[in-house]
Amino acid sequence: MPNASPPAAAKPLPGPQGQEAAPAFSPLYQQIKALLMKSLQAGEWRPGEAIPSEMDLAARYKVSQGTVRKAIDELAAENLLVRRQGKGTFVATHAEEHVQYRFLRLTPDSPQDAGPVQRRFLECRRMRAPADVARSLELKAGDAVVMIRRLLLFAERPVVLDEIWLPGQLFKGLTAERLGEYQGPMYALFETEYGVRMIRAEEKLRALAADGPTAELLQVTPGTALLSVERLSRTYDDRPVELRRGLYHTSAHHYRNEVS
Amino acid sequence: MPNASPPAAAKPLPGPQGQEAAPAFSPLYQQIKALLMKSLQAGEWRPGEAIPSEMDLAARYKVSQGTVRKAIDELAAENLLVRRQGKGTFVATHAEEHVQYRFLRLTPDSPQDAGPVQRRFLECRRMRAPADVARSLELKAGDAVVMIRRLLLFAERPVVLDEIWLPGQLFKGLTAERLGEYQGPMYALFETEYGVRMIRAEEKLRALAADGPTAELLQVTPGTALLSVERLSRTYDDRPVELRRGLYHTSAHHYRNEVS
DNA sequence: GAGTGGTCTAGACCACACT
DNA sequence: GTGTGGTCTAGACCACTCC
Repeated sequence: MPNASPPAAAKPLPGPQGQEAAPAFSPLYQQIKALLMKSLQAGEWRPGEAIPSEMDLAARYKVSQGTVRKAIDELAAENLLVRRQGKGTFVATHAEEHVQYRFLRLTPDSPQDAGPVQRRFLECRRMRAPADVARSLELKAGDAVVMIRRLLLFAERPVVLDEIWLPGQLFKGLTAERLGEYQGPMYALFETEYGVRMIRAEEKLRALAADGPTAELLQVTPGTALLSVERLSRTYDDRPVELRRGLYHTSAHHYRNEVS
Repeated sequence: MPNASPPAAAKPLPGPQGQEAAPAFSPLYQQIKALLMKSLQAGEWRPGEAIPSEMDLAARYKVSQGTVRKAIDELAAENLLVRRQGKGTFVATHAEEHVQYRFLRLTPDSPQDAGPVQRRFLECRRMRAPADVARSLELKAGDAVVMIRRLLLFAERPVVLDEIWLPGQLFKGLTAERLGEYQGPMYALFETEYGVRMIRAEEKLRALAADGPTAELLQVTPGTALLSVERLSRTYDDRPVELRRGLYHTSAHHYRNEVS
């Protein structure tokens, strides 16, 4: 459907000159991308669902299909959307087979050692945020948080000890029981039950020596070198929503990474 | 230089039906991308130089500018090319300020501790490849390799001990002296002096305890937990061209990573 | 066959860099 | 101003999926 002045309406400050040094020019497709992101954040389309077709979106925003396409391309590149030729474009979800362990980069040294991962929850309780946790999660010191401790076992052997901190505000009814019942990745639980979707994360890795209690849980001798992985996960709007501190026993597994 | 029948010749089996179940369809822009990659590999344009403009390339390959653009877009996304609006598209190089330490992901815990990195070469000699090194570099056991040992210092303190293995075939005149003379990143030296360009790398991270000699070099007590980073770097055609084993002292620095 | 994403084209205009 | 990459459009056709 043609329209009177589509580029004009959307265009960024073409008339009066910017009052600042930075004219803040933004391409149309970036504006469309921002609108799509807002809809995602608002839950207009839920994880796993299809978003409207490119043609529909083009009509809705009064731009050409190519412009919508470029916006979607970027969102797909950021893993927020998934395109499927012939079917549609879908909101990415953590509840899918082939993306199950997108965030867990630990791999067995010998591929044939790959096996199902077992989880064992050690603790789950609500408490006031310690100062460092509050700072990372951008909460006020003393705000409510949920703390979870968990063991990951590969081939019956404990390999990862995780300590997970979540803003209490966002995870009201989260209990050890609900964690235990749920099958599938934790991030899928967060997304379906609490509407909190982890989008991206920053990790800080270092090596440190196992202390006594940790050594016992991971079945290593105290002082064993462990890989420490501190992850801060964020949602759509870049708010931090999870702090995860993991200790990995890397005698038969390693953390894989690609750099380019 | 134009050629007789590029699109026709390049087009994917439009006439006769494929004889197999998989028709091996390949979009035009992927074929253009492959041609560009071949030119890069052949050194038709050297690192830092501009490649022909999109219009020129479109004329050369007898396709539209948009098709060339999409091919270049992908190469730019893979960090093989760098686009600069108003100037042209350039072959990526390791010899640039803002990409200096693209492959070194170690960061000081406190940003204000950021400072110049010093290098100290401990050893550089040619030898026969040990079995494990040969396997990683896809050489025959006993082939010539260059082995380099090097210390990296942040703020005068040793933080990284690297052991670097290179195929002797590719690095004929490489000596400790030339390494010491050269200013700038090692990968820039490799690319300008030996025509070997590292494109991407896989890393395996783990934690382990410092042995005696290592501890002395890194000025830690033996047994200190160190971050082990084993990196295998590859060139354009995915051939491995460097094996690097690093030990990082992570008491005041960490390895940063983003996951999405 | 209808609908979806994927490719390709051609042309217009904009933003940026150099000269 | 000229040339480069960057954006936007409109239309045609292809490949894939489902009915």
